[in-house]
Amino acid sequence: MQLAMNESIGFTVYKTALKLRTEMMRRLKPFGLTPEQWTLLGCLAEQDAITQRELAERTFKDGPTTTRLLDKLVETGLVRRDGSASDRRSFIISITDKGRALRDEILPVAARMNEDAGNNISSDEKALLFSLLNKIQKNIEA
Amino acid sequence: MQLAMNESIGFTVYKTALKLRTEMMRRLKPFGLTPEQWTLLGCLAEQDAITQRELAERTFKDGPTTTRLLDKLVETGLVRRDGSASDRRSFIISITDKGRALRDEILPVAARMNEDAGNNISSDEKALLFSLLNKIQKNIEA
DNA sequence: TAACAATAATTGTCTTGACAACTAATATTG
DNA sequence: CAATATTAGTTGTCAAGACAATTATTGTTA
Repeated sequence: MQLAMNESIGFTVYKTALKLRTEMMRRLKPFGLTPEQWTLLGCLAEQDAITQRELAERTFKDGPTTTRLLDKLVETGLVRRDGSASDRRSFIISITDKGRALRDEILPVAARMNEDAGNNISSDEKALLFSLLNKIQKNIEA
Repeated sequence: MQLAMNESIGFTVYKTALKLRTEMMRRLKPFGLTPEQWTLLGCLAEQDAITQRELAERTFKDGPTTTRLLDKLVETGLVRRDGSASDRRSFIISITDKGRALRDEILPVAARMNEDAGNNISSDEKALLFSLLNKIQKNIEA
């Protein structure tokens, strides 16, 4: 290949992302959550009582994905969907006590996952990594 | 969050991967291929007549995924599945003329995609990016 | 050689995500 | 105010990937 797979930014980032997600999935399994559900739960623990749309924006998920992820979180009682008073189209999403308790339990697991992934990588290198990934995202959007 | 989403390696890599994949999907749409199908086709153009298992290893896909991706590539006539003479369990996968022609047509598109993604990123930075992503993958495997 | 283990590939099920189409409600504008 | 556009959320469809279970074949070993 003129453009070998291993020189492809897309392929390399994608492959890394899958490995990270699979490992995170494995670690979250005992808690009955997927990485994406964890993303929503973690976000809600920070910013409670926001609309579904705002939650979607903050977690960079699209509408349908957010709807279905929330369906499960509501079903398992980790999150609540209340109709908005000011806009009858939208819902206010809140984390429940059960959800907050689970989040507190998972937090160190997520922190550990991040440490493990970034093992033997200096702070400067990590900062550069984030900056490069963000630049790539912006490049794509442009 | 103690571990904000934007400080999470997993979340950031995953988000970047999705954006890259979506844009690549968009660019490949006129050719009727998905990014993953393109990965297989590109790989076969380099190393023809390999077993399905070997193709899977080279592209870092698992068995079931490879089976189903190949089903589509065979169906669209880009690839051929021939029974192996030496091992009746396995298949030899080859790219067809049609597949090779399509691959040649897509190659500049893929190269362009890679250039666009890496815009304003120096060679040194790109090298570091690859090395960091590879290190992360190894960290996870360990 | 016969029993058992390992391997190649397939099928089924579940999850996320992209995209299109849709409903219901709210905003905009002529 | 009425017509129209926009927005919030849902549903349907398709694709990739993870994982478990299965079939058919090949390897190993007792």
